Order: sequence, then C-alpha cells, then structure tokens
Amino acid sequence: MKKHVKELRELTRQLVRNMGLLDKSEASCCGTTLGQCHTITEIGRAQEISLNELAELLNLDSSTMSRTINNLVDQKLVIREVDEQDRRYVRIKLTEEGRSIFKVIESNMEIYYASLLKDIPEEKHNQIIESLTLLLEAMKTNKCCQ
Amino acid sequence: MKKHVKELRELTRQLVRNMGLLDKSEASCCGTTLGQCHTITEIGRAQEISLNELAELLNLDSSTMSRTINNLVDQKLVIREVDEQDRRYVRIKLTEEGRSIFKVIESNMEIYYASLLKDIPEEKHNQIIESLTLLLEAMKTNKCCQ
DNA sequence: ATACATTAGTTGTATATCGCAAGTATTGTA
DNA sequence: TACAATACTTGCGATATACAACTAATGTAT
Repeated sequence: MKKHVKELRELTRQLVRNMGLLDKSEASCCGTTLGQCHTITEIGRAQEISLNELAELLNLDSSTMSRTINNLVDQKLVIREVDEQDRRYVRIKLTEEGRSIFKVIESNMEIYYASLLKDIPEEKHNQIIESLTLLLEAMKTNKCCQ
Repeated sequence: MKKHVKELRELTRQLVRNMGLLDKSEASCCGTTLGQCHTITEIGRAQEISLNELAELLNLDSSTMSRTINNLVDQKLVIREVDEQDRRYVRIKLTEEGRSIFKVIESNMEIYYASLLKDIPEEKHNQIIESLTLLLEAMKTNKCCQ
C-alpha cells in the first residue's frame, strides 16, 4: 500500500534523526566526539580488534579509522600493540581510562533503552522487537540505487 | 524485561547503521554529499525556507547550515533570495537543477521503501508502522544522559 | 630462494562537517 | 533615538572523510 511506504520512510527518517541526537548527547556526555564514542563501544565489545575490522564495523575507510585511533591514543583512551606473530597486525585495546568510559557509555545506553520500554505498554514489546527485526532483514537484501 | 532492552538497543543500533549506509549510497548516487542530500530534501519539501528553519530541521548550527548552503549555491543547486519585506530573511530555494535532483532522491527513496515492504508479509505492515510510532513517541519524552 | 603479489596499516592531500564566538545588517521596541 | 532582538555570515580550530600513494610484513609461485 502506497500509504505505508510514505509512513515507513517518514518514521525511519525521524527515528534516525532522533538517534543522531541520541548519539550526539551520548558522545558529548562521555566527553568524546561521535566517531570516538562509536569506536570505543566497538573496541570495548571486542576487547581487542584490528584496525581493518574496526573500519569495517563502522563502515569507514581504514585511513579515517587510523586517524580516529590516533586521536584516541593521544587522549590515552586506547593503545596500539603490534602483534609479534604477524607484525602487520596492530591490536587495538582500551586503556584503563578508555574502559571506564566504555562502561559509562554502556550503562547510559542501558538506562536509556530501558526508559524507552518503560513508556511503552508491555504487550507491545515483542511486536516492536519483531518489527525491527523484519525491517533489518529486508534491508539486508534491498540496497538503494542499484 | 532485561532481554528486550538489549535487543532493542542492538536492533536500533543496526537500523541506524543501515540507514547510514542508505544515506551514503543515496547521497553518492545523486552526486552530493550526505548533508547536501538532506538539505536538498528539506528545501524541496518546503519549497522555500529560511536558513534558521533549515538548521533547526537538520539539527545543525546555523553557521554550519550557512556554509552548506554556500556549497549548494556554488554548485548551482540552490539560490538565496533576500526577502524584501524583511531584509534579514533569506529565502532558500532549489534551482531547476536542484529540483531535478530532489525528484531523483524522492523517487529513489520511494522505490527503496516499497521494496522493503514488498519483502515483508503484508499482515505485518501495520504492526511495523505502529511499532516505529510507539518508539518515536517514547523517544520524544526520554532524553539520554540527563 | 628470489621475485611478485597480497595484506595491514599510515601518510599526503583535499574537501566537508561542525560548533562556538564574534561580527554585520536589519528590524522591533522602550 | 538608543538599545535589544533577530537573521544570518565569517573567523577559527578541530574533526571527519575518502582516494591515492606509500611502507612494512607476510605469503606464494616458479
């Protein structure tokens, strides 16, 4: 139905816009920029990770990723460690300080999403999860502009 | 339920990441950058709009907005027109070329979202719209980090 | 075993993005 | 007629971004 197409576009548009704001406030409240905040989250989840893996996760060019890591290293939130087995690899890890910021981010996000659900009738929760899952699956097989 | 919180966070995270990719490919396929693409969409919808209104819609500082408009003017996609009633206002409009890009964007998005829905059972469409609406409403009353 | 290819990452370059602060020009108001 | 408010622009500094070209390390084929 035509109406659903327009509604879906508008709703996802607004959702992304809201999430962008969330990102911004999340980033600013942990004292980093947006890209840094996402980077810390991914490193924290993976514990240790290579630059290329990180770049792929965040859909960034590896050169961009490398420079983002530079900034985080300068801020002493992240360290680079050359892999002695394969000296091409660089293991990227959080420092103690980076880990504490990671925990703050995780906890804030937990609180935030819990508060969202608290404001939505409980019988709708399953349907929301299912809906997002369906959307995501559809997105995986449908690319734009080709 | 704790599980729902984690799922919701993960799903929205993935959704936003996918939408980011969509944005990128959308922008690149209409030959503009991401910010320019969003700007064109908003101007096209409003027909004509002031700089501050635009900045508010896109959650950007007006200085950033002003420079984005500069770029679009340089590319002859947008024109500035001083309002003769109140010479502080600048009316921002699409040029003929800008309008044709706007139409391409609108049509691509229409095609894309229709293709998403085509891959999802029709009886789920209403629930998806409802779910996104519920999420958005909850987001309006719940801000992160405060 | 040595030349060539591949992989991982960094640097050069150019542009875009972004917001704060300070500025200009215009209009409203006391 | 000053002073305030509004709409926008510019100066500045930092970050973000990707492509291309580079270095260094490892794998592979003859």
